[in-house]
Formats: sequence, structure tokens, C-alpha cells
Amino acid sequence: MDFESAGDFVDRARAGWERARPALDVSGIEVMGRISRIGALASQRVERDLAAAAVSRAEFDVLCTLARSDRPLRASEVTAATMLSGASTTKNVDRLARRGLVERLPWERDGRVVLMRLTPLGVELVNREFPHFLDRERELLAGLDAGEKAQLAALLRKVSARVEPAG
Amino acid sequence: MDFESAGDFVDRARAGWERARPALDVSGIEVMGRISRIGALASQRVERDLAAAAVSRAEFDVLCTLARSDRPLRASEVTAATMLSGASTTKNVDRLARRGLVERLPWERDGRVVLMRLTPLGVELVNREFPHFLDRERELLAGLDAGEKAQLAALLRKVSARVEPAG
DNA sequence: CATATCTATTTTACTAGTAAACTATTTGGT
DNA sequence: ACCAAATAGTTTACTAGTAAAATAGATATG
Repeated sequence: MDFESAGDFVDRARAGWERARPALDVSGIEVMGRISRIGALASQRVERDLAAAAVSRAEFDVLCTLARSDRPLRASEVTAATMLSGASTTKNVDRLARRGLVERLPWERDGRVVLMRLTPLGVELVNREFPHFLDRERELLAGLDAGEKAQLAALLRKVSARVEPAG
Repeated sequence: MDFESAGDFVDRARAGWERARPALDVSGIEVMGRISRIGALASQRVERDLAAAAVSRAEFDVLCTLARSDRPLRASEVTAATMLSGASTTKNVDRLARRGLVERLPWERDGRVVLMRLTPLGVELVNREFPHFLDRERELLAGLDAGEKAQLAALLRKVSARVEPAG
């Protein structure tokens, strides 16, 4: 097998390390290096797709989090789902609320809490854009057959279980 | 199998979508959703580890890119490896050069090009920190045996081949 | 051999994200 | 009931990243 032609970014990085630091076992980057790289590339593509709807990736994450919930969510629940800081949630929701895509509600049981939910306009945006998002994700995985996708998902779930803060 | 207890973040997201939008096939998120989530969590951990050396993740990426190369690299080559913009490379290298970890060289064959390489101090930092980085990556994958890691790496390489811009 | 065009990097002006301080509210101890 | 401590969210002050303009050098064409 021709090394250069078969190699992706991580194969090249690994070859570099093995030449530069032969004593180190760098095999660990085979998995995490690819996860970082694929994640970053996928994120860029999705961001470009979403430009049409004039929402950022982070804003879309907020919208999707609310869209798949069967009840209004607290700001802190949205923060946990999006992996951004609480301050970012405030900013993103401010912007989305100004555009009429999301609304804030008080919670009668605790005045500190702010509940958030999609407006009809927000629901409409998600109904329009989320299918395109799914198409893009399917396209990124088009090199794998159904069995490989299932295997990959199962292995990643196993990693996820260990990496998730509360898991 | 108890659904709630087995689920990671993506299992919960998928269950939400299946309740909220039963008509959509959201199985695509099983892979890309986990890649994004694991990537973001891993990135946070690594960033925290690197705080000890007072370098950011992005700066460490620059240092590692130079460390594994057998020749000085152009600014544009560093940019391609780090997945950030050219403007970011300038900023990161400015900071690293100010700290004496990296140096810029002119290239006699083309005056527009800037070559970059580690200083001895930069080499030292990578020699000290890169092993910790590898330890962290190994720890994140501790839930998998060697065969599973190899399988996961192979499947990710297949995705990578399709997603890489020039692949 | 000009000079227009292209290319590599840096600079500028701006946006997004964050940690820490702040505000408002609740809770628990007495 | 009162007040200290804890909690939820927002604001502030700052940093990192970017797109587009600017700079400087190379290349090609008449």
C-alpha cells in the first residue's frame, strides 16, 4: 500500500512525529486527532450552509435544543446542551429573541429562573433548516455503509460514556 | 435495556427529535453528533492541561506542527495544519515569537514567504508538554481495548478521506 | 523592460466567547 | 421572621478569531 496516497491529515502528522520523536508512542492521535479534525471541518461546512438562514452554528444549536424539547428549557439547560458558557447563552438568546425566533418566560416557582422556548417563527426556521443539516451530515458519512456507520456510532458512544462530565 | 441509563448526550438528543419530529430520520446524528461533542469536550480538557504551560490549544497546535516537521514551514503551511485563518497564524506566531518559542526566517528564494521554526526553548516546551497531551488522549480512550481503538481509527480514516478538502 | 496581475503575509476593524463581578431571588439555620 | 449563604442569570471587560483591506514581492505579457 502506497503510504503517501492513502494518508489523511493524521497519517501525515503521525509519520512526522515518528520521524521527529521516534521514542514516543503517538498512536493515540489516530483516534482523537481525527475526531478533532473531522469535527472542525464538519463544523465549517455546517456554518456555511447555515449562512443562508442568517444564523450561526451556535444559534442553530440553541434553536435545535429548544426544538427537540417537549417543554420550555431553563437557560442553564440550554447552556449544558450547547457546551458554551452561560454568558454565551445570554448573548445568543438575546439575538434570537430580537429576531423573534425565541422567547423568554418567567417561571412562577422560582423568580431567578428564565425559561426559553421557540416562537412559531423559530419552529418554522428549524423545520426548514434542520433537514438540510441532516443531509449535510449524511453526505459527510457517505463513504461508509450502514453497518460501518452503526459500528462507528457504537464505538463513539463508548468513548462518549467515559468523556461526558456526568457519565 | 434501560434506555435512560444507557444514553449519552446524543442518545438523549435523538430521543428528543424522535418524539418532536417523528417523520424525520435523525439517525445521522449518531456519528457526527458524537464527533462534535467528544471533540469539544476533549478540547476543553486539553486546554485546561495546557494552562500549566501558559499556552493555548491553538498555540500548542502551532508548536506541535513545527515540532514534527523536518524543515521550517511557511506561514501558509502552518495555517493549513491548524485549521485556523491566516490572520490567526500571524497572531499566534507573534505571541509565540515574543516568548522566544518560535522564530521567523526570510526565504531567499521568495521574499513574500515567511518561514517558521521552533527555537530551542520551543523544542523544550514541546518535549515537556506533548507527552502529557498524549497521556490525556490515551485516558480519554481508556474505555476501549486495542482492537476497538484500531477499528475506530480505521473507520474515522475513511470518513476523513471524504471530508478532507483535498481528499 | 514596464507594468498589470497574481500571491503570501500582515494589519485593521469587527464579532463571538469567556471569566469574573453583579443583581435578583431562594433557601436554610437560628 | 430574619439574615447569611447559595443559586440563576446577566453584565462587563477582555481575549481570540475572522474577513477584507493593505503591503510587499514575484511573474507574465505585450
